[in-house]
Amino acid sequence: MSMSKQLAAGVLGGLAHFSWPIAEARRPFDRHGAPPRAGPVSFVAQNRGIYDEGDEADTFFEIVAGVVRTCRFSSDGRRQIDAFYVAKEFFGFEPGAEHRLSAEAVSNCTLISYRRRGSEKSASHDQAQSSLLLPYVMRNMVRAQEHALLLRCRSAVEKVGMFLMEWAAHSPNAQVIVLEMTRRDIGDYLGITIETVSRSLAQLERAAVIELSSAREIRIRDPVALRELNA
Amino acid sequence: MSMSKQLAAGVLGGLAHFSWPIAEARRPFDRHGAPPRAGPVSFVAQNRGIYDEGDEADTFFEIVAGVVRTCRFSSDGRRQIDAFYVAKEFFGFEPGAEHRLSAEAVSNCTLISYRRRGSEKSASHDQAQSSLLLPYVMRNMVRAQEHALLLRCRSAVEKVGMFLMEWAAHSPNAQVIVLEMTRRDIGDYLGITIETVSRSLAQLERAAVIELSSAREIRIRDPVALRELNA
DNA sequence: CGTGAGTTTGACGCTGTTCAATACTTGTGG
DNA sequence: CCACAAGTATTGAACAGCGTCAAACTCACG
Repeated sequence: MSMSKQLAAGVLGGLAHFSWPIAEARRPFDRHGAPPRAGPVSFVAQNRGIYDEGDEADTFFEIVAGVVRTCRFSSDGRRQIDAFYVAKEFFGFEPGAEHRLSAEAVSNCTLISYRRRGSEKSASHDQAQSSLLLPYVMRNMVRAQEHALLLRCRSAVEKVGMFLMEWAAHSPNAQVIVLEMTRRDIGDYLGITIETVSRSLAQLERAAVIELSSAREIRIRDPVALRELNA
Repeated sequence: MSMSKQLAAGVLGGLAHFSWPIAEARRPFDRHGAPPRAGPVSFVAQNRGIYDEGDEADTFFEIVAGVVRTCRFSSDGRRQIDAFYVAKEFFGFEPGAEHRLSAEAVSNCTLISYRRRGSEKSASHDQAQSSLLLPYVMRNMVRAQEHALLLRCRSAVEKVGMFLMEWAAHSPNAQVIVLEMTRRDIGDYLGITIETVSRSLAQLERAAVIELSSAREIRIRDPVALRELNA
């Protein structure tokens, strides 16, 4: 898109990036393919971390390809997923000096990194960057608000239904959804267990609303019924 | 604050405002006091609407005094509260042409209104406004994200505990919280019923964590125990 | 063909919702 | 000043849905 070119021209800063296997000792960058290109493009393999909660937030990212999740871990070890990001979306731009969430690659990812201008004390320092970023920050704000509303649907089936609607919108073919993420990812995003995710999908299949071609590929048979769940 | 002066100088637009009793036929402005002042300051009485979901979003607001809730109504009549806003905070600035949520006065409110510059197609039209607003939009983004995380706490008591922590931070005296909102407001914010809110508070009182001087006034007896609920 | 991660399904218990009754608070009018 | 009404809050009992634990199944990969 032209927007990414604008940002690349206006904001870019080449940075070396590192990623690590999740829930293991951190170790250096491990790509899937060629050696790292000089410049702001980086590759991150499936399930590897991009940054951690508490890391310095001097860099933010645009996704070229793949899916990223931002998440937080509570002290009892449970994981909460804040959002999934797909191609052409931005993540990691935050108000403070540190990342408030961790970011991890759901699938193999290609990212463009941008260096953030100005600290939180002089956020208006670079007006050009601010005004370019505002629409993206607002989109993330709306996303978080809609997510919070989603989480208050009463039933698990409604939550799963709304999740499917969200991903149908991202999908090239609105009839067939290919899920990049595991049941655990879905559960941690919706605030329910993997068993309940599975049962909800089974229930929707029994009601002939969807059809599970495989565990990760879902065909929508009755879009109207699916939409009515949300109401 | 100096920020509000900056915005008033940079962005202001005088607008006549209207509010209405909630869940009744809309009727014109009904203040609590003197006639409406010319200019961007308006008064809204408790429980009256400020704008509705779907209204044109050409205006946004700063709170001088009082508490505002933004909310949405699902088709089954249930209300979901997205956020509470207090003095010095902004609300109603949105990416699209229409408000995505309704806004209502929890208590009697004094507001400053600002006219939004530029449509969504030319959001970067007014760079000065964009860069001034960015920090506020980001704060609202963070707020929504934290809210989404809050909603996934397992137990109702944890949710209520986190809610109390939030409001203790706003309170002048950190030991005593005066709730401006009803149990229904709290329940709709936390995604639980008023009965469960009440039971959770009773449970915290039995555990000697808090003390309910009256229904709306809560004294925190054991801040450490309260904080540990969240972990 | 075996292994391990991911997924599905079943049985049971707990937590929050629902429905219902009671108490408290505030404002209004006699 | 008291009585009454309406809104708000608390408490109880029964039920339903989701979480938990456990076992079986599927699939990709070596």
